[in-house]
This record gives sequence, C-alpha cells and structure tokens, in this order.
Amino acid sequence: MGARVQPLTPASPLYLREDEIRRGIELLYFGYQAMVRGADAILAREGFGRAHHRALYFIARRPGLAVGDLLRLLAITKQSLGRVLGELQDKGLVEQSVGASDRRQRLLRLTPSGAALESALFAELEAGMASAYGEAGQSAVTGFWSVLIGLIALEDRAMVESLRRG
Amino acid sequence: MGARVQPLTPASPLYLREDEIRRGIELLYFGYQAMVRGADAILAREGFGRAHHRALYFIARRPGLAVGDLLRLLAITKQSLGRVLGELQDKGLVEQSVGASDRRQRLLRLTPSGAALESALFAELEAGMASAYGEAGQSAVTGFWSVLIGLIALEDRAMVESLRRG
DNA sequence: CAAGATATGTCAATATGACTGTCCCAAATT
DNA sequence: AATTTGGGACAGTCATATTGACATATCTTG
Repeated sequence: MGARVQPLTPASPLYLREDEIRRGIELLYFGYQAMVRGADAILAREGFGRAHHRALYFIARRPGLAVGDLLRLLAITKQSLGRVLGELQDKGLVEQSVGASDRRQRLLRLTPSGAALESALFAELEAGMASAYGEAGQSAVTGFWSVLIGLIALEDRAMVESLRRG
Repeated sequence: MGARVQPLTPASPLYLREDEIRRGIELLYFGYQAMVRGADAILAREGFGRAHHRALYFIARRPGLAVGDLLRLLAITKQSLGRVLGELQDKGLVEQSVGASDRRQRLLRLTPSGAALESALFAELEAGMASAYGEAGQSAVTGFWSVLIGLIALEDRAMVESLRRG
C-alpha cells in the first residue's frame, strides 16, 4: 500500500534522542578520564592522588584562595580537604597566610616547588586539550563549552564563571 | 526551562590561550560532576556507588556483554569489577550466561529489576543532558562531541564508537 | 594430542579519598 | 554579650581502587 511508505528522514525521534544522550554521557565519561590520565602518572611518582591535583589546580588558578572557597569549589567536606591540604603543606608545596580583611581566613598559595608541580600537571592536561581543540576547530570548542555550561546547575554557574575573572 | 543563557565568548580563532585551555578543563570537571550528581542520590538509596552504576550502564547499553569487554570499558582490574558485579548479581540485578561461541565467556544481562534501576539512573542523566543540549542547540552538541572525541586517545576511540553499533 | 593462551574467578593485603559526627578555638557580626 | 563564621582536629567508617598470586575451564595452535 502506498500509504505505508517509510519516511526517509530519521525513524523514531525518541530512539535517536536517547542515542544522542547516551553518546554525550559516554563521551563525557571517556573524555574526562582521558583528560586526567596523563596527570595521574606524574601524581603517582610524587605520591599524590587526584585530590591533591585538584587542590593544586585551584590554588594555582586563584592564588590567595581561602580554604572555604576551595571547599566550595571541590564540593567535599573540610575533613577530606584537611588531610589533602595538610599533606601539601607538609611537603612544602602550599603555604597559608592570614587573611587581611578577615583574620579568620587562611589564604592559600603555591610555593615555588608547588607551582613547579602544578605546571607539570597542567602541561599534561593542556597537551590533550589543545590537541582536541585543534582537531575539532574553534566553533566546536564554543559548542563544547556551551553544552558543559548547560549541564551545570544554574546555582553553580556563578562559581565556575568566577574562576575566569581577574 | 526559562534559563538565562549566558553570552558565550567564542574560542579564539588565532591561538589557544592558556585561559581557554583552563576553561575547558574546568567545564569538563564541573560538567562531569553535574551530570552524575542526580544519579548519586538514587545510588545512595540503593546502597550502591558509582562503580555499580557504570557496570549497569554498560550492560544496559550492550546486553550480552562479556566480562572482559566490560573490564576494558571500565579500565579497572578484574578484582575491582568482581566485587561490584558480585553485589549486583547477589541483589538480582544482573545475570550471567555462558557464551555460545566461547564457553569461557560469561555474558552479562540486566534482570527486569536491574533494567528498572538502570532506567531510573539513566533518566537522571538524561534530564540534565537533554536540557543542556536544548539550551546549547544542535550545532553546539556536535562541537561538544567532537572536542570530547579529540580528547580520547586514538587507540581508545574504536572502543567508544563500538558502543554505538548494532 | 599436548602445550600454551585466554576468560574468568578468588584470595589476601593495601591505599586513596571520601563520608558522618563531634568538638574546639579565634575572629567577625549582630 | 551572644551568635555566627572560618578553620582545624579527633575517631570511625565506607567505597573503590590497587598489586600479586593462584585456580579452573576452555579455546587455539604446533
């Protein structure tokens, strides 16, 4: 019967949508793993883990960051951060100073050797990211950013954007 | 959703600045966290963790997956997977069968209750991803995919793409 | 067929990174 | 003066991963 012609356009919109969602989930999962893999090797040599890297990263990004701000960025408890930060301070990679406007605050900075380690770790991430950017092209990068921003809850976006300022 | 869409600074066409690399790193980090957060709440109620979710996800995606293939997808040791898979089987969410062509293989499938849990978990991820896709638009989604593919090492891309076939 | 490789499972011991709950002190805010 | 906030510390627990060794069944190959 002529009325039963199958459309040449994509079949089930629901099926396609789920497949596109699953593709995003999978690429985000494998892409995230791929990004951090290079840094893991350096961290293992230094006797650190990913938690140390995250702390170093954000302290490098915002020197003078207060402990509470780092806590909010990492979204962990202060007990968890305490151990990581303590180890980084014991090994002379991170130092604290008392806040000028609020003397309860402890402001965090990398020491020269902390900055050296963070640079080595950053170089690993940068290599992969720069290569992916170059392979995908400028407009893809903008799309990459905008989808990721859309994933982040509205109330958290300001925190992420605050890393860019200043 | 009446989300405010932030104006996006386009990626630099001329050279890759450190700030653009850091933005990618940060958005990937926060975006990944945001994606899995909804599922974490369900998992906690069931007494499971993210490792269980990853196993359920890939078994749902490729029913009849062999243990070794799941091991390669998750990139963990079989000892780690053994515990997770054992718990999922004990609770009746996953079942095994002997491979038809290779009787050494144990092929994994979700039971009806396993499929129900996986659907609930998927719905959480889907909600965030679909909203991000919608907010960003189709061409952004394509860019999102292509940057993430670029991050994944060449030798791993076939594995990721194999999830789409059949 | 014998030898070796592969797929899976299991043991023990260990490490990392997170959690909850409780308590404390100093400094800021009210 | 009372309360809140920022930071730190204690004990105990949990989830997830690790390495290394070993066992068993099955498939592949010389």
